[in-house]
Amino acid sequence: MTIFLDDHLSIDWTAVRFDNQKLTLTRKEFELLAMLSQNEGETMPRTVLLETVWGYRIGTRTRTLDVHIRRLRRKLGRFGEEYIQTIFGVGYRFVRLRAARPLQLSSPAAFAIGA
Amino acid sequence: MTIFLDDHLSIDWTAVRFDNQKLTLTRKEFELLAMLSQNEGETMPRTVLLETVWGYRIGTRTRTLDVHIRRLRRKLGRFGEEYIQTIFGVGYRFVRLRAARPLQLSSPAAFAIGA
DNA sequence: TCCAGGTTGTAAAAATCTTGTAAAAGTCGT
DNA sequence: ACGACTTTTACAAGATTTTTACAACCTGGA
Repeated sequence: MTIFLDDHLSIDWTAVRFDNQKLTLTRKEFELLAMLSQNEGETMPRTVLLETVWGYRIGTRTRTLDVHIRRLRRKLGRFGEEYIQTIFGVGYRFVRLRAARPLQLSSPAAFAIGA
Repeated sequence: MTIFLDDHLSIDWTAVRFDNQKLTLTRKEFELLAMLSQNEGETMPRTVLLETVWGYRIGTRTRTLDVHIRRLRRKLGRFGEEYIQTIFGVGYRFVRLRAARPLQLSSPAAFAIGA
């Protein structure tokens, strides 16, 4: 994932809004959540997440993805488990609950997330 | 940031007013604070600050930015840490506390004279 | 159904990376 | 050379990320 910065604009991980509340995310947490929410409704295989967010190759033995998922779920609040579902043996899937817009990445100029 | 000096004008960094008190800043401190306060509310990446204030290119290994931030914070007084926030892994962000106007740089002459 | 073997959850430790800080060293103008 | 300012150095403190170790949990086949 690439993040483009304008000379006078900057990303502030601290300022992500989610479901009407501010989320204080770390960089990796942000990238992971972005990855998931941008593919809302789709199951993202562990291999893909590890590849895109961490650059890990298939076969790498690590539990860091699980740990990050856990921290994200906690930060998402009471419905963390529902927002980020576990697809056993495959990966994770982000779903929108109610009418909440998952991640407000709004102004394109502020920061563009490249696939 | 570039500061233009007229032959007949001398800038007196001593005369910067901040939050109802006079600040005695050095040139670099002033430029850094100006940079930050002019982008109030935005996170200014270290790379940008180092580029604009120091002319350093990305990758330069230096701690001079941190040192200047520290001195600024001290001079800003009791709330230095709150005025200049650290955005971990990115840079710094200046925020206005209460109704205080951070730095009056508006009209070019405004800060030229120590009055 | 129940078990075995792989998969995921989790807390806590360890490792890594970033920022804070004091003090020394270097620079520049007068 | 002196004084004021700036930068570097070297380490401390802090934040984030990864690993470890084990518990809990699926799921397919006996």
